[in-house]
Amino acid sequence: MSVGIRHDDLRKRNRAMVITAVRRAFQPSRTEIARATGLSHSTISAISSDLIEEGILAETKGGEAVSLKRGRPQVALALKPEAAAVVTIVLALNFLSVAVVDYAGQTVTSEQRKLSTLTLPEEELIGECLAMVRRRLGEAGGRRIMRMVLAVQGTTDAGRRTMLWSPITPHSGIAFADRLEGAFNIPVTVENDCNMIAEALKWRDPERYRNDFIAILLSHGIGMGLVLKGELFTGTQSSGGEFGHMIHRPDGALCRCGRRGCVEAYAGNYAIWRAARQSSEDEEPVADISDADMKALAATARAKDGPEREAFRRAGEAIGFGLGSLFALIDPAPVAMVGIGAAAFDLIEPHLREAIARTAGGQHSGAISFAVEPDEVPLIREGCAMATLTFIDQEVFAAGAPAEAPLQNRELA
Amino acid sequence: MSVGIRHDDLRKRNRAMVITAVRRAFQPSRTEIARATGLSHSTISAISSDLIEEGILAETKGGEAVSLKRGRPQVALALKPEAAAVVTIVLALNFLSVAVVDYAGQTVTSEQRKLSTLTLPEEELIGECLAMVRRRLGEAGGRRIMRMVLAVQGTTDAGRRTMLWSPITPHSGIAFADRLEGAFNIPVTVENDCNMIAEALKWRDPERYRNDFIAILLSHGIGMGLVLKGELFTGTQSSGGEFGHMIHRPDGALCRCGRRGCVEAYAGNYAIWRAARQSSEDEEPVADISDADMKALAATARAKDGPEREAFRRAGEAIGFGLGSLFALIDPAPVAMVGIGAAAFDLIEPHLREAIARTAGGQHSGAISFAVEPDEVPLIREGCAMATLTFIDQEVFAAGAPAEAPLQNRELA
DNA sequence: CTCTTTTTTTCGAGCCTCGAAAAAAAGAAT
DNA sequence: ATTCTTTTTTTCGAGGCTCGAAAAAAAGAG
Repeated sequence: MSVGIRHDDLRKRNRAMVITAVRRAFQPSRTEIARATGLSHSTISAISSDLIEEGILAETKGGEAVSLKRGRPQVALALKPEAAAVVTIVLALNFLSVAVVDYAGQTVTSEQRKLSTLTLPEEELIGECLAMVRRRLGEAGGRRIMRMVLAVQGTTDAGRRTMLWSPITPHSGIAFADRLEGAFNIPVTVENDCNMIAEALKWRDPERYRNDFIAILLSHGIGMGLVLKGELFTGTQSSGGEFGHMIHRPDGALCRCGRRGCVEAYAGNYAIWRAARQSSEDEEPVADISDADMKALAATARAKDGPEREAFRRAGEAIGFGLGSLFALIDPAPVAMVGIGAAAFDLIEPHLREAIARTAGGQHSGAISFAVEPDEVPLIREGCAMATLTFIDQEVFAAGAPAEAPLQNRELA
Repeated sequence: MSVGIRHDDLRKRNRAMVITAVRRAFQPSRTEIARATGLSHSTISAISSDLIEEGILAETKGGEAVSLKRGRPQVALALKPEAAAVVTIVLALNFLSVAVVDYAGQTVTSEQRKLSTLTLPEEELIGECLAMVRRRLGEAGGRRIMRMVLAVQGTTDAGRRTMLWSPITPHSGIAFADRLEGAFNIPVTVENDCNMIAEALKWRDPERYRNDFIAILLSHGIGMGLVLKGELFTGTQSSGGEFGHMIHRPDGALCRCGRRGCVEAYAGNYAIWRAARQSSEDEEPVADISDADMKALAATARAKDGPEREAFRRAGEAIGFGLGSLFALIDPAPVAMVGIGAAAFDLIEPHLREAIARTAGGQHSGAISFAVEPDEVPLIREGCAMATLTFIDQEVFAAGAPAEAPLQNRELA
């Protein structure tokens, strides 16, 4: 049973609400915070003056929009950028990107480059990450780095400390959190890339992506981030949500995971590629297909009715039946299609909708809306930053830890 | 955003914790409650004396186990049976059952009988329910009925007031909550039967069914109750969790829902029956198959290797692939197989395990454990009672409503 | 009958939130 | 320029809540 509530928990929660309200709204006044949280003006006044004194919030002075109303003008509150900073590390297929983001969500410094994740030995892969983080910390201008987050395709453990398996490298069970913490003495979490995409969508378009929605990453493999009742949905023992490995056709096409008939074995880039070349479904998936090749394939499919178009049809069908099964479990919800595969969503969508309509989950399949966002890396980075910053909001600053930088971290810069 | 926490919410929550602790433990003392909740002895003392004064808890006096320790003996606290009562209504295929259960969970009076749900007009079906409830209320001895709950196969709306669709009747969209409230002026919820089974399992065997588990009902159709992170998992717009209508084979066997290839179209009683008779997969499902017929089918399948055994094999395969897809989303968890179909689980299990092993979710398929519970009705009734009683714990009594019966309800008896 | 042990209650201290009132800071009116 | 109005923010006392310490209660042990 969860533990009883104490008096200080109450303060902690209400501090968290105030911080959250400031992060969500654009520079709200105390009055607006009171309205958003339902707490009294006196409480908001007390909490926000604490938070300002602790260096977590700041009043934004200076010439913003002149108020047109009578009365004492509202004083806008904002997150103090210097209160904290986080490091985001996005590790994708043949690609690494590191950024330092301040407490207000602005990128301080960033770096990204290609590297051959499929062939790199484990230690070198870790070394590349450490090196890029070290370089960016050097450019972070003495900011107080409070947490790091590494996002990667594949599954992580439930504690979000270890990459259990990922398609981007042959090595499994890499304890990224331990290694990064060992090197920099800053707490680290390891996250699934699609979960971070979902997190980012909540901030990018809170109207559309509010309580229940699905982000599907169409790239070499198929990933999913799922938000239900406003909460990121994860597995009980892992990052979970392996939509790409739901079974589309028992004993069907060979999947990259070694099993047969997964959705991904029909809808992943390699599967579309394989089908377009009219290869056997038993053929081993190829390791990587360039974005240019996939775009060329889509162009061909649009131009003429041949095996390329059929390949996209099958991909749409697989995703559609997969979504149908998913919707049977959770009811339909808005979907965002992310990644290079989304650039060919025009080829996929009709077949996807047709398949959904043949499932129990697709009872109102016409009403299900799909949005398309081909570029996933910025979303992953944004999701990492927001997930970690809100963690700091809730768990560090709400608990009353002051924003003053401890000495050793100042030195580190 | 959720609303801020006030002072009185704090008391409400801690009252709820105390009531919950008493319901979970067997007659705990105040000291044990303090340990379980993490609250101080003084707080527990204050809260429990309030609850006793309000007639919600009672000290159990009299000759229980004589303490062998020195010191002041612990005073056991128990739920006061008279504090409240609930009515549970279980409506299943050709079967209706009503019970009155007191606040401590003991059945006060119950009644059950066969009725022909498939052919009964809507008003008569509702009328039968009302009549049986009225009879049981007459036997309830003036108890203070605070809520009613009706469990039924099929889907309900998210507000749990209306049966959207059910296989037990051709009528859809029956507003059971409105009708029962109209007749008895007592708040009503409508629940999915499998969700109630899952709720019951939590109380029957909290060791095994703790945070994450799955209850699968194998009967004419296939239902599921899913508990994740200790919470009943429901759809975003309906009762959700329609495991039986996940797609096993696209465009496969004809399902009772009118679509094709659902898990249920291979594993429901009607599907096993159809396959055993070597009928076409396109044949319309039969309406009902008696338990005796299903048992005879299982006996034949055990005796010789023929179409009957093959039918169960296919059922196992369908459930296995379905679970594999489900486990891809949520990670594996303990499973309880409930209902008449579970009586033939020996015929199903090997094929089920074999299928799971061929999916991504079945990475440790040998470790997934199945329990079998052929008789579902007592579980549903128990789940209804516990779900409703804990609702009263949390939402009515924790909020400070006294257990004194209002006059009109006293009159009603 | 007194001592020891354990449970439960009592009591004052320290927080927290709230409503009301006061203070602050502007535009509008004179 | 000065005095209303209006709106936002802060201040202040009241009322609740939980907690720790101490007291009271209720048994067995000696």
